[in-house]
Amino acid sequence: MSSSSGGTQAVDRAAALLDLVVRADEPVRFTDLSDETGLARSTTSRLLAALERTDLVERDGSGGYVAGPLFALHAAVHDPWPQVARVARPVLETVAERTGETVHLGVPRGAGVLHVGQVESAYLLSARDWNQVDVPAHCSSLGKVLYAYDLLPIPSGRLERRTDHTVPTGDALQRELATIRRQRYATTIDELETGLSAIAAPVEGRDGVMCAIGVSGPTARLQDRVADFGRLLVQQAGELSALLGLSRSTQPRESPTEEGVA
Amino acid sequence: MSSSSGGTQAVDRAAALLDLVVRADEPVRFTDLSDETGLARSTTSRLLAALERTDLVERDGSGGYVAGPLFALHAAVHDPWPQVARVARPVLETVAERTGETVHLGVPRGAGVLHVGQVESAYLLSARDWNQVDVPAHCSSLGKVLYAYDLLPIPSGRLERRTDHTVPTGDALQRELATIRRQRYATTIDELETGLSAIAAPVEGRDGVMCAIGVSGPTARLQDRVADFGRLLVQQAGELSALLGLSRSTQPRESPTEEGVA
DNA sequence: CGAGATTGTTTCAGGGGGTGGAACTGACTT
DNA sequence: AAGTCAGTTCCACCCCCTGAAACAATCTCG
Repeated sequence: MSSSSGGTQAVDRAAALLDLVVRADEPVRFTDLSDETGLARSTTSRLLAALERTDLVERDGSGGYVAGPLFALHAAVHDPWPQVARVARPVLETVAERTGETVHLGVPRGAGVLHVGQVESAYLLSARDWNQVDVPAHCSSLGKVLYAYDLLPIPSGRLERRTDHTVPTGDALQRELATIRRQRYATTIDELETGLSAIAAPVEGRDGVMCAIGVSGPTARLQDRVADFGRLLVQQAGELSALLGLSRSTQPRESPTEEGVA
Repeated sequence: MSSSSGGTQAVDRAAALLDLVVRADEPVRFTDLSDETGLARSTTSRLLAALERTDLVERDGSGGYVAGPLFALHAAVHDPWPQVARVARPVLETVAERTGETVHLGVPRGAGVLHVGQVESAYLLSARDWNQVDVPAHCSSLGKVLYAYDLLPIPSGRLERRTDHTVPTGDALQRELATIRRQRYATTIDELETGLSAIAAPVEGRDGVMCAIGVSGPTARLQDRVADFGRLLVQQAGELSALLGLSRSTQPRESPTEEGVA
């Protein structure tokens, strides 16, 4: 294992240090790095100096190591959502594999839902590619989740009526959101289009819920498995949340009441 | 220089490769990397393999190298604006140095302007810390820039009147935006508070204008230097745009790099 | 305050790991 | 089919990395 590298010991070790620093959500102390990697302190010092010289890591005021300018540049230049989608891909694929249905990753944009990631269903009859389609958020399970966690402005008054089952008003939507928050997943059954259903669950980042994952497909296949798929989505969303929240140390964090920097 | 490293040749070389890959805005081919760094092809191959194994780089469909999962994770987990602010810091400091006034980096959020970066004025009398203050965008030079480049929804009808000079209506604002787009900078003179002025210019990312930088201070100091500071801001915003747009391949960028305004 | 523990950096000799020329593979061109 | 180019693997040589130890700079307590 540790030997199968093949002629790049120093680079591998430096990469291990860098990995620890970037994955941590708070500055990492020299000794922790030295201990975790098992490297001699002198080696650790030399490698970290090299990483700092090349802008891959940086030291904060108190001497801890954090991701360096090169990471800041990358993050500044690239839209975050495609990056989230890349991180989420394995989770979406797991859900697709276990449900057989089309899986989506939805994020808030303006007053609607933007689909930034998708894995196709194996079935012939399945939800189409939603990436280009403009779907009212109140007819979408992803949209309902985003509403429920204050990521979209909740509309009032009468809502666009797509089918007989569409949530009719802002008030009715409000009432449903309480249920969604309680069971941690949202559903839309024949609400967007007759015969089309979807289920979705919230994904947390370090500042609370940030996006949602969900499945969609024919009501005929989904209606008897809502609770099943709901549980699966909640669990997989948790996996993804763990990745995106990084090591939240020890914070269960129940309430999403997070107030922006303002 | 190239020799002053001190015992980390392999890591330095790998970092150089990584730097090239991350700074490029399109996949980089093996040969380009080998040529640019001057490394032997065998060495390049070995180092890139190590970087790929450690998730620092990744190969796209056609074999080109791009920033790897570790960068995606970082970008997915961190708010992009603080990262932009980090990248912009040197530019803000240059502006502060040459004008002596307080410098800001403003971004759109919802219907208003969020200040994500700031460098304090050297003067005793200067604009206060705006980070916590809620300023109407139509009274803010940063806000006007964001309006001018479609980053904020333009209001209609009568606008909140802070002073006698405040832009009174949405229509009046619309007319001013044309001027702003033409001269590439916006001003507010006594429009937010009597005696307070500001000047701002747009910053481009890879997808067009994304934020704005500007200075603010007493009208007494600024009023005679509006054009001067405007030019300085346009030029410095250009520098920042170059950083954030990354290598727009081959852009000679006419203005001969450094143009002192002071 | 000063002795001692702790944390991080620098030094240096020895040897293990990296280097690059060359051979090799595979894909594309003529 | 032969030739060219792109990229990987091999391997002997030797240079660069390693880690113990000395050193420097802070903390910590008696």
